[in-house]
Amino acid sequence: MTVGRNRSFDKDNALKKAMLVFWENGYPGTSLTDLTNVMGINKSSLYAAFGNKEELFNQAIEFYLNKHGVAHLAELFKTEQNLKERVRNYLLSIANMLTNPDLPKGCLICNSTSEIAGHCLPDNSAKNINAINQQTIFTLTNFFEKEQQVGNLLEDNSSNSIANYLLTLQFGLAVSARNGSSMEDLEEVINFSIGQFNL
Amino acid sequence: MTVGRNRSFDKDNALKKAMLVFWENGYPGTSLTDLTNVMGINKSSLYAAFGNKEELFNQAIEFYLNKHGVAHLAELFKTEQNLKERVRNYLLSIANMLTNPDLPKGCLICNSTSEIAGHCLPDNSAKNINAINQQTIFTLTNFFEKEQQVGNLLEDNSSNSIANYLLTLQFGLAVSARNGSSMEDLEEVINFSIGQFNL
DNA sequence: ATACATCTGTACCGATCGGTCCAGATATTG
DNA sequence: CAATATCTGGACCGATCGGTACAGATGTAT
Repeated sequence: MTVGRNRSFDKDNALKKAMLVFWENGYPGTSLTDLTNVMGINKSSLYAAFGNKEELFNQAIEFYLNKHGVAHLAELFKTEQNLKERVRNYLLSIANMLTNPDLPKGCLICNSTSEIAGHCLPDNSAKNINAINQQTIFTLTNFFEKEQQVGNLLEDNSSNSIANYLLTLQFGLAVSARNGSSMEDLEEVINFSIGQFNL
Repeated sequence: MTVGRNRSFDKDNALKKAMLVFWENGYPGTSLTDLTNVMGINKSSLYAAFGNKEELFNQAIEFYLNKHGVAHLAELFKTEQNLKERVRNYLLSIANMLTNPDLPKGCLICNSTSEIAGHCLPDNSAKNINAINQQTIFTLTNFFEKEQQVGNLLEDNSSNSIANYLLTLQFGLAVSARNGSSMEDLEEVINFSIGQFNL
C-alpha cells in the first residue's frame, strides 16, 4: 500500500454519477458544477481523480458501455431460440434499458453521436464514439455472417445490410425513448419490425 | 410604410444562417457569438429582430420545418405509384436531405429531441419539439388509415404502429447520417426495411 | 429641412464557464 | 511519535456565457 491518505469517496460510484449526468444533459449541457454537485466531491478531487471534463467524459462512456451497452448482445447467442426470436430479444433488452425509469431516457452513445458534428464534443471523444458505433456494426455483421453460414439466414440477405439496419433501428428507438415513448410503444415498433423480418 | 430606417440585412437569410448553426451544433453548443458571426449582424440587431436566443431557436425550428421538413410528405401522395413505392420514396427523400453535402448532417428535429431531457432546451422549445413529433405521428397515422380504407394495407396492420415505426426509422436514419453514413448506406437500410414491408 | 424610428457598433453587466492553485486537514506508513 | 502522500474546500484565474444600455449613424415620411 502506498503512503498517504486514501481517497475518501468511491471513485466508481462517482464515475457512475457523472455518467448519469452526461447521459441526461449531454456533453455541452453538463457543467463542472453539475458534475461536482451530483458526484458529491469538489473540483480539486475531480481533477485529481479523473483528469478533466473531457477525460471524465471518456471514462463515463467506457463505464456506460460496460454497464449498459454490451449485455444486450448476449441475447443473440442464446442458441436455444431461433434467430428471429433472438434478434427480437436483443432489441427488447435494449428497449428496456432505453425506458428504464431508474435511468435517463435514451442512450448515451446515441445522444453523443448526435453531438459529434460541429464542435460540440472534444475530438478524442468524437473519435471514440465513432469507433464504438463501428465496433457495433462489426460485431453484428460477424454475427449474421456466421448465422448465414449455419443456414439461419437467407442467402440474399447481406449481413452488413442487416447490421446497418439494426444499428439504425437502435438509434431510432433511443431517440423515440428520449421523445417520451414507453416500453410498450417501443415493443410495438420492434414487433412490427421483426414481424416483417424475412430471416 | 412606417417611419424610420429599414432593416439593412435580409432577415430571412439571417434566420436561415442561424438555423444552420443550431442544426450543426445543437442549442447548448451554439453561442450568441457563433450566431452573430455567421448571421453577419451584431447582438443588438439580433435581439431587435428575433428577441433572444430561445426565440431565435424557435423561429429557426419553424424555418427548418417549412424548408426541409414538410416536403417529403408529398411523396406519400403521388398516387400513380403503389404504397410500398411511395413509402420508399418518402424515406429516400428524407435520406437525401440527411446526407445533403450542402447542409449539416442529420436532422435538426431529431437532434433537438435528444436534447429535450435534462435542462438542455428551454421549456417552450422542448414542448415545441414534442408537438412536432406528435404531429408527424398524427399525419402518418391518418395517412395509413386512409390507405387501409382503400385496401392498400393489410387489415392486421395497425396504422399507428406503422406510423411509430416510420418515425423511429427516420430518427435512426438521422443519427446514422450524423455518424457519417452516406446516402448509399442509408438507401441500403431503407431498401432492407421496405423490402420486408408486408403492405 | 425636420422629426423620428430603427439600425449599428461598442462598451458593459453579472453569472457562469473550464481549469488552477494553495493552505490546511487527514490518514497512512515506518 | 514523525514523515509523507493525498485529499479537501475555497479562493482565484482569464474567458466566455446570455443579455442590456446607449450614443450615434442612417434612412424614412412628412
